[in-house]
Amino acid sequence: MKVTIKQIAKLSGVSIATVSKVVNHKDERISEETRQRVLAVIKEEGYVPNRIASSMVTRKTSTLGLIIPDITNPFFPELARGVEDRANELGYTVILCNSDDGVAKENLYIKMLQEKMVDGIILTAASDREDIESMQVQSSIPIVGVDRKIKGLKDENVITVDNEQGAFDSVCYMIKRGYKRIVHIAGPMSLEVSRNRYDGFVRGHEVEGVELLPEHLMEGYFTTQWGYTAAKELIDQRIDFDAISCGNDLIAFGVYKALHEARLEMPRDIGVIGYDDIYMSAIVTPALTTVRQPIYQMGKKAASLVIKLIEKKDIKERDYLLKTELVIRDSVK
Amino acid sequence: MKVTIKQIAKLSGVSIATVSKVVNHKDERISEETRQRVLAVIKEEGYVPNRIASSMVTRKTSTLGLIIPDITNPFFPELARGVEDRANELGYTVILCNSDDGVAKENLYIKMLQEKMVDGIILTAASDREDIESMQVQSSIPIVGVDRKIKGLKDENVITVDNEQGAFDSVCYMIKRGYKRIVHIAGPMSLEVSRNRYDGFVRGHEVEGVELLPEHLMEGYFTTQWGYTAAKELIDQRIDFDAISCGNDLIAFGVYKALHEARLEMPRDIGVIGYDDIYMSAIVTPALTTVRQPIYQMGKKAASLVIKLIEKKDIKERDYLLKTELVIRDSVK
DNA sequence: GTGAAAGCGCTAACAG
DNA sequence: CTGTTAGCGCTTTCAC
Repeated sequence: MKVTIKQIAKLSGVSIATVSKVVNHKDERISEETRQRVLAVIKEEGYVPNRIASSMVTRKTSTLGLIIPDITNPFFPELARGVEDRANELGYTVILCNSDDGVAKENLYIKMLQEKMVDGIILTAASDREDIESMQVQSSIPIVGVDRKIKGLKDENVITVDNEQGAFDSVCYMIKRGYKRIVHIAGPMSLEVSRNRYDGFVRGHEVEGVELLPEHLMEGYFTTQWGYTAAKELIDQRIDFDAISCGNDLIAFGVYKALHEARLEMPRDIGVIGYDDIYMSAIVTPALTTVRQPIYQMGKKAASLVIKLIEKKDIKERDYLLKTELVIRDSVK
Repeated sequence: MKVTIKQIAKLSGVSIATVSKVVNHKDERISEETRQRVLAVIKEEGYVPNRIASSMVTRKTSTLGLIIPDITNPFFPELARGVEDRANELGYTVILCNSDDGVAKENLYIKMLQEKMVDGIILTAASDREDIESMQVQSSIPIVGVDRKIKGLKDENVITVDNEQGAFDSVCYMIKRGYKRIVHIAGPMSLEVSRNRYDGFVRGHEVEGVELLPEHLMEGYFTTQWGYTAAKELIDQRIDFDAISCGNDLIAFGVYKALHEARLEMPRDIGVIGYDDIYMSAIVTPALTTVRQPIYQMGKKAASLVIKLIEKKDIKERDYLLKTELVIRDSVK
């Protein structure tokens, strides 16, 4: 049997109210003497307060739900870490859920999290999520988005990055380095993220006055597999290109593979640029030039934000649109 | 105000006991008619049962704690995913904690998890964890280890891999492929995992009758950085070697970098073999030959095991020592 | 300074 | 078939 507040009270010769006060540091008006006595008994008995019971009365669980498509996708561990670290700093704990980027599983998790009375939810919504209403979240529980916007959720409650600008910077850089026939291998255009990156890609061409051909856009998925397939097709079809701008780093890794197989050398024959700057990007050869997203920071910001929302703190600075940074390495000449 | 069982009861014109029964599918003896009525009201009102309140009385939270060193280390996302998937299948939810491989943080989390009344804990213990007693876990809560053994925790409650055998298979393979001067770049020898792999490395040499020189062991960390440093040193010191066996894949990636810089070609000049088979290993060039650990499976098994322990099911098959598999790719000739 | 008591939302006997 | 009731462990007034 676990020891409860009642037993501590009996053993210390005080009431449970008093024990509660010292446990929760609401002990301004408790004499130092009894405080010490209670503390001693607690230690002696190895008492661990039951926060579940506290939650019942305080109506706060100090836990957050984090829903992401898949922790196995190298983009998300950093995000999760950011969330977890900040949550922990502020006394919260986080429940991790992998939606596999589908609404069905996402819905299940949302229900579960609500039943567990989480104080707030952070999520990268599934690609097939239409709008926030379809999530059926009680209006009383704060939701914050990360990485992807959601219809019906205020933009200021979604932590994202200026994807258009990042892509713009990246093409401009490539063009300045002398590349003129740049192909963009994109993720799914159903995602705003993909569209924004493509928009930046287009604007870069316009501003730099470089012609952009229709066959220079390839739409697919945010996977290595797709990068490989797309690049192979480019080569097999003998498309004329001298550089590839990838929707994300995973795609770039697939491109690397196809290029290696075709004995095309980077950056000499073909320049390659990524997006995200995940951990492996610095390690591959050639080290990948890419657009860094402050992923860890996004996680931290998202956690800070839900918690502010939960605790109804007024939010002074609202920077939900973070900046990207071009990381110059060796895959672009 | 959230809607409670009480209101559902009133609205349906039944007692809360009845509502409770239909919610929890203990409704064999409830008339279909009232069942439907209650269900309708629940739907109508968007009632979400408060599992926290149930926990109070059932003394079960259906949540697990998962403590790992760092989700950002590519080994752990897969593990976490395995745990999460199996837990979810069985109606549990998981709280994720990153210990940064240190007892201090680990202790904090253990305390937190206990306060949150998790039903069980799964952990990859911090390297500096002496024994299980120092964790101060109530004896009533089941603990299962993954990847690393812990003094005081029964081996059958730790899901690991036969590291010695995996390393043995790997050197034997290299030797058979013609390599004779193989260096082992290891992780920290304070970890049993590292020692086991080294033991397998030694046994392979013995069995194959190949001499092993003392300078053929380099002890360090399970990081890319260390792999790079070690390989560079090997080259700079002009140590005579024709292959490198790495303590894990991350180390191998560092080795790749150093070899590239030195214009040494794999596998022609130097053969390289890894350990783990993390996601990136198939993607780098040359694709890394490595020893696959069934990481995702380990996560699943660990979750199954704690849950069995929690539910006091008797455990038939006890396979806590999983097998590795040599994955032959292109970094060994 | 300290304690009594009400009650958080729910489950599990048990009674009817 | 359905309802009554006694808690689960804790916090929070409010009274002393």
